[in-house]
Amino acid sequence: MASQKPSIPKGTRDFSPLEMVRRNYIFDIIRSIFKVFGYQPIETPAMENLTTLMGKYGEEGDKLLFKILNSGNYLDGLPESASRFPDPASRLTDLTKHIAEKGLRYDLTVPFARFVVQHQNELIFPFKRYQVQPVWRADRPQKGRYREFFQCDVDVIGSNSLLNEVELAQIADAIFSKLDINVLIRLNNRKVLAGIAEAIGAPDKLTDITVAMDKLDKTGMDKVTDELVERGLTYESIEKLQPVLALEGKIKMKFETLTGFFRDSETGLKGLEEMRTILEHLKDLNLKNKFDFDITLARGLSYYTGTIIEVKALDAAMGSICGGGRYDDLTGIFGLPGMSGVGISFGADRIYDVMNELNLFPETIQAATRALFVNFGKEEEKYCLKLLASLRSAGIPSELYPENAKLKKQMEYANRKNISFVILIGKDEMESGKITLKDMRSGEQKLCTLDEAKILLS
RNA sequence: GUGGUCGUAGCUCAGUUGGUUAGAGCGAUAGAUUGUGGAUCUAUAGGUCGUGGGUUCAAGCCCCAUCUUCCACCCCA
Repeated sequence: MASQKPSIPKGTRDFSPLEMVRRNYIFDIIRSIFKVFGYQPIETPAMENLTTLMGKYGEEGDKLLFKILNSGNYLDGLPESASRFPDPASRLTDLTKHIAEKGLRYDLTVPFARFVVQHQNELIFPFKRYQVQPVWRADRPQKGRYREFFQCDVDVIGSNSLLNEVELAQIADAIFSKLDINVLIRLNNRKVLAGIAEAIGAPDKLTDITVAMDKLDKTGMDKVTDELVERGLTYESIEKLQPVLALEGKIKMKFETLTGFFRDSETGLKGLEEMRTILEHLKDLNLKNKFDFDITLARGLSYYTGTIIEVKALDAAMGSICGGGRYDDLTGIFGLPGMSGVGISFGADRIYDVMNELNLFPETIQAATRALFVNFGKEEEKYCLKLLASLRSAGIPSELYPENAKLKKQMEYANRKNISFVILIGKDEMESGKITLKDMRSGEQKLCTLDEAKILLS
């Protein structure tokens, strides 16, 4: 049989032992912080019904969904109706509906909303949950962007309190402090953005304004103005927007300017008030990382209605490594209206890339075997097995070389696996009841009892 | 979805205006050294040059397509 070249799908990756140790280091810290803030874990299936997923992420999002072909003869019972659509796009949509009814999850928030509605009678509200699972997007891979990646979500649903927003910022601060990544926590509020659109007389252009404003720090004022013109804003509106775009510096100043700006916008003032509450709390809490009220922060999915949060690494060129916000009615579409939720998502893969770039992984997390028993043959093997079990129950990671290979080979194995100690037990040791313990680092070796070895190894 | 980029041994890469049998370093395997690893020396193995077509007397090199890598845009973690 002709052998095929092994490969994995575009945008997916294998993880080596070293990478896994490091990834787990990140996951462990994230989970431990989530737990300490009182959140409970859940998991949902990798695949959801397409009806759950479609239409939740905008038109672009639908295109990025991985769809799963139905099992069996999926062409069976395919209606002729497809042909009645004149344009190819509609024909494709219609065909897709008939041959695929499942898709891979695109994020953890929408499945969570589905979960909450489906299990509403079993849950205790406000429900605080965390979820660490992979998600899939049919995006083009590039730096910090993969087709399969892990999100670590924390959300609280069923509470309008702004204390939840404060808590999420604290969680982000705690996690990035522990991972030793310097970050800036950027905060904004959808209502503030809506207020701005109202105040400049273009409430229907909210999305266009936010998308353009979001690029301010990247492309500069001129480009943003150009884009606003392109997106159909009047010159009068753009003129009114100028003082807002120019807002920089102290949070206090921003509040002063915006309060005046929002004279006639109730929504804007409401958003401003929410920001004030959150920021005042954060100021009292002495976070280790910096935070800022950034009105150009517009990112976030279309369902955000209140606070928007984004975290960026300060010392690495990487998109946001954590983001989230409040959504007033996420469960409404699944039949449970009026349930407000707020959550953030940590991008584990991007966090990994940042830490790798900045060399932030501690050396000590290398999970190596502590001791290797050399295999000298059948009798010795049998003898070693008992001592091996004893070391293991003492919590010392240890192994016995499974074959009576040449000593050189076994030593090389220990060397390459970074095993710190080798235990040699041959005829002599078996007779004396002692073991030869060799320190692979110094090369020194000595005869000792197993109990003495245990102390040295632990 | 748009634009660009990469692909030669397990890994990192050479390979001249198209020219005979595609090379190096590292790694692997074996030995020098039958109870002692990292160093050294010697030898050996390892390739349908991403894949498919085309141009040519002749293609790793030129052309087309396709897949993959990486990057930017859109959007996002």
